[in-house]
Amino acid sequence: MPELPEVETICRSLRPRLVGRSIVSVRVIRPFIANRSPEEFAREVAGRNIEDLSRHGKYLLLRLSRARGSAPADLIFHLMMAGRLIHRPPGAGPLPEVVARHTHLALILDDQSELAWADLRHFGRVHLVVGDARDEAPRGLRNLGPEPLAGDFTPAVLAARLLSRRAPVKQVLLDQRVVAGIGNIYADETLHRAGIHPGRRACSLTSDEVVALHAAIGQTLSEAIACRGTTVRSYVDGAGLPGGFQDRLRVYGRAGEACLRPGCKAVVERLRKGGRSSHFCPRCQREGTDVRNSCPDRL
DNA sequence: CTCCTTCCCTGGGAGC
DNA sequence: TGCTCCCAGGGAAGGA
Repeated sequence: MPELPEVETICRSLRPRLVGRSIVSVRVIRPFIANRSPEEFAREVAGRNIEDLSRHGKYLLLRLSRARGSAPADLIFHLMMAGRLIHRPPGAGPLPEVVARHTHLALILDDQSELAWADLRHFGRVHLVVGDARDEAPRGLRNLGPEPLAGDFTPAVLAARLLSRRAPVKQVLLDQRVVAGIGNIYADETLHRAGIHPGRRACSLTSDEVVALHAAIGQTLSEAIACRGTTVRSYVDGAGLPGGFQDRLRVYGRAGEACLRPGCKAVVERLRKGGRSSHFCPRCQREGTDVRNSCPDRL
């Protein structure tokens, strides 16, 4: 499912195909637009040029030019778990039937190509923000935490955001206000690489553990981007190509299999809580004792 | 403010 | 073959 590396890969694959093109027409097939009626949306988007694409956490933004006296606008996608953004050149073959059936929006471009947004689970929403109407942007985007691959994301920044929270570190990593872009797969993978049990209270981490986690986040996300993302179920990039990082996962989806750390033969376990599962190695990621897992009285 | 629960939705796989 | 059951899970909302 699209987390930071997957959305980054989609963004990079779409950028050369979309930037500079103009949107000739808009087909709203299902009204999954958060803040416009289908008619208003089509009217406000058609005729604009696509000036840039950018990723913010798991959000993908299309920067659109001004049109007919209206201010520039941002088209904001959140693909959730099963969303796809697929660019199809003119004459491209048909989409897989199940994808075609769940296509919600299509933008027709001036070279007769098409950008299709499909979401097999109907969880995703699109927002249109015209001008600087920031309150129209999704709440999650407005409250987004620091980008984990940016230069100013230091171990100290991570520490400040973890040490004020008593919840399990896995749950805190998934909080997009703490760090942007990490989802279930990369939370499990970074905690394994850092040797931290997912159930440890965030505020109980030592400074060495925070440094190890910070390094693991940077390394795991960078490597996943280099592999063009993780395809475990349905993820494909903007050209329809699957990723390659699924072959390098060390714990996610590997419950019952041997830990891959050299010399460790322990069996990967799966912990379920509130409908969400965590995968970890009980030997590389020891559960804290009561003392180790304790936090200061005042945070 | 944090933390916890519930809900949203459909495809795909397991089991019978 | 066809049915039921269960699982995947990010974010919004609401209550403690």
